[in-house]
Amino acid sequence: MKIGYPCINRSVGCTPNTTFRLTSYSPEKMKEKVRNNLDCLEKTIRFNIDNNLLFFRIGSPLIPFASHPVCKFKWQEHFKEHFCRIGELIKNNKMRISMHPDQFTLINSKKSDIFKRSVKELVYHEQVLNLLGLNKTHKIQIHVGGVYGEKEKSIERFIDRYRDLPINVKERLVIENDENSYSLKECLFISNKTKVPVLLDVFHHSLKNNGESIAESFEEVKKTWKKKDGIPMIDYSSQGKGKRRGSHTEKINLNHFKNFMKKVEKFDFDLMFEIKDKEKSALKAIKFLSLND
DNA sequence: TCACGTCAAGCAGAT
DNA sequence: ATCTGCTTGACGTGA
Repeated sequence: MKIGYPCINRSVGCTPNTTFRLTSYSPEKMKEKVRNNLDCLEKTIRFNIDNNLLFFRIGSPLIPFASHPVCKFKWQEHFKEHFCRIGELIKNNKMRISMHPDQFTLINSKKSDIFKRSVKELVYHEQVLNLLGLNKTHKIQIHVGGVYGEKEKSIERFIDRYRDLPINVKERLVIENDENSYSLKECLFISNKTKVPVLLDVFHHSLKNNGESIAESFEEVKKTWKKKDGIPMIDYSSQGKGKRRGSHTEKINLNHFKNFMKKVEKFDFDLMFEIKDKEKSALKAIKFLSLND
């Protein structure tokens, strides 16, 4: 099992997500920001390796406006070596990477131009993983999308659209249950039709489910990850104390985590801590697990 | 140097 | 009708 956290490390003193306003776009600015982001990504990856944090999510702003028409800069060519170097670090240390395009990426949108932009965005994410030289166990996770007041039709549209995606995207794509639209059960239905692996978000699942236990859910999800996909990726968080229902906790709740681990100890999976203090909670989890071997 | 309004993109649920 | 959350941050103008 690999433990990790998403997008940002709060200890390394830099961010791999610097960006700029569309109005101030220039190829020079683009180059400057991408270089900064890649430098910081490398620093973050090194921190992760040193601390045995072997699962990491690369944030979408790594290449700002990568899928936007304004971007004519050939970042793929220009930073080829840099990607290569970071990729070697990742591979040599057997790290695993995920990416999570943001909420605007909608495969099942009713509007075809939103779908087209979404494909571009997915292609961008796929290019990053490809330039790093990573195999197909490194994934891109998205939610199913909108409901538009007609869930069955929206699911059918997802399935149809999925079938037409570029093969490179398809090989990387996994779908994740969310807390208000598409539950695990619906993701599994879609997976059954398309063979897309399902990434279980245990916090979302606790908020929207069909009565399945965590162990039952793991059992079902496991079947959707084939050998080429690697072991299942799981997103973990818990309810923030005194905060709105569905709001992520600031720091790991070790009691909740202990309880969770007890229920899934017989499964093999990689675990992403979607917790606000990022690497701190992931490190606490690693410490906790090593003490309880 | 800092505060704070705003930032490419969409949807759902809460207020 | 408008705001907030989503992986939530970071930019950049004005003081």
